Amino acid sequence: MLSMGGIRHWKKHETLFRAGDPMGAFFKIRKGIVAVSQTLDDGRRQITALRAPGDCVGYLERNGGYAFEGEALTDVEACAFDRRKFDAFVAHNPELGAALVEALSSALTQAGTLSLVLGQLRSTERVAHFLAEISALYAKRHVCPSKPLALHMGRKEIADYLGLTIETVSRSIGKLKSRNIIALVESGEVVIFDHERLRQAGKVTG
Amino acid sequence: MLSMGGIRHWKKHETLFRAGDPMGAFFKIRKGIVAVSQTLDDGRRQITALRAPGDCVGYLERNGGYAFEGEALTDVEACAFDRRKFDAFVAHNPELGAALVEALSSALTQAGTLSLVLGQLRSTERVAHFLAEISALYAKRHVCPSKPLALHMGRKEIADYLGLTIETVSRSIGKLKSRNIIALVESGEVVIFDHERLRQAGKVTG
DNA sequence: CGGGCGATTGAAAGACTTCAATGGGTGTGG
DNA sequence: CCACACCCATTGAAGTCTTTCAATCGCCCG
Repeated sequence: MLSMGGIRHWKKHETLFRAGDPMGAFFKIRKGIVAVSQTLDDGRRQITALRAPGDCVGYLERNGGYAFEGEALTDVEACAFDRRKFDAFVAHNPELGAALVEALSSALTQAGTLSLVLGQLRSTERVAHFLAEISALYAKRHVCPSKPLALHMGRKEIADYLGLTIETVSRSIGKLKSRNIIALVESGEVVIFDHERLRQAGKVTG
Repeated sequence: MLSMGGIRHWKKHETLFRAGDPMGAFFKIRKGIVAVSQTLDDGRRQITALRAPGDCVGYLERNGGYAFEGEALTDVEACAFDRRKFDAFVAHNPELGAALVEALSSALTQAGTLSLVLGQLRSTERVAHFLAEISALYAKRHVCPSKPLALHMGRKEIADYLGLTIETVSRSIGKLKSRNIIALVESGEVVIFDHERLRQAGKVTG
């Protein structure tokens, strides 16, 4: 359908694009998880979104460069599109434009929810929200439908997403564990005993 | 140009649309400031965006209803567009679709920045960021180009935007004042002495 | 002048972070 | 095969920041 896309691969922890770099291609993810983030001079980092297969990353522009950074949380396979050619192509394909609007709208709604999480929830609520969100995301996108949920993220990455420290994330997980909502199995996998209570604890809105 | 839009007016603190209400029209602001927000059962509220003349609000949908709430922070004049008719119209006007994509992209970039503010900045940094942002926004949109900057927001609204309490906002403003970066004049107006230091303090990225 | 609302300030409590130490798992080399 | 180093997660204790609770102040308005 779109001849302008070339498939590319990245290993875990590799960078798809860096904030500020001149805008070239954007990417539609086929396999794996990508973290979109922004980092301050002093090293503080905020992951602003998690993207899964079917999502696009690297589309947002600021001063002619990428507005954010994209990092592979797992091995990633994605289709690269030249931004300029794509824009021209969209101009002649209203339905593609509609899909783009739809994707951006969805992303913006998610971003609003993340603001609510970061601005209003306490640490354990944030972690519960995160687990419920990840669970729903992986289920919807058929990412590794393993019963023990594989997070594909270390504590530092969870912390950078939730605006907490690794220690606080660890303690919050402990609290959810002691409330018998979840359990940990080896190597960063989680079992969710009670999805309903997890959503409640994370203040997840319909 | 667009015959489907009708002009409407709201007074300060009135609601343009409520989260969950069945999606009807969305609004293009002509005058005034609108806060887009989300509220939890227990009353905690997060303002996820501030919108000024030229911006659209009430576009995002969730389960057939508005995804967020829109509240007038000042008296507001806006043009209402029926969402369904608009969508149909866009399908035949690629340039309008492009403008929509542009608006959504800009909003998404702003949302990412808000996440950074909420997740990583300390209280005084957040308040500094807010003041710098408001100053730039009002300047760009020619909202009341008064030299003492009129915030058009009470402490509670600032607090709900920054994920803080009114007391912390007040104390943070005090700190910026004592550092001679800003000064307060009567009735909620602010004078910015040093824009550069304010942006630094707020970790505002180009 | 009194009432009411929003903003400020103070003091104490609470939440999260920071610093430090421990534990567990993995991988490599002897 | 075991020892050891390394990385990540967990746990503890102290410190910092923000919130909470309470009181005061200032301003606008009746």
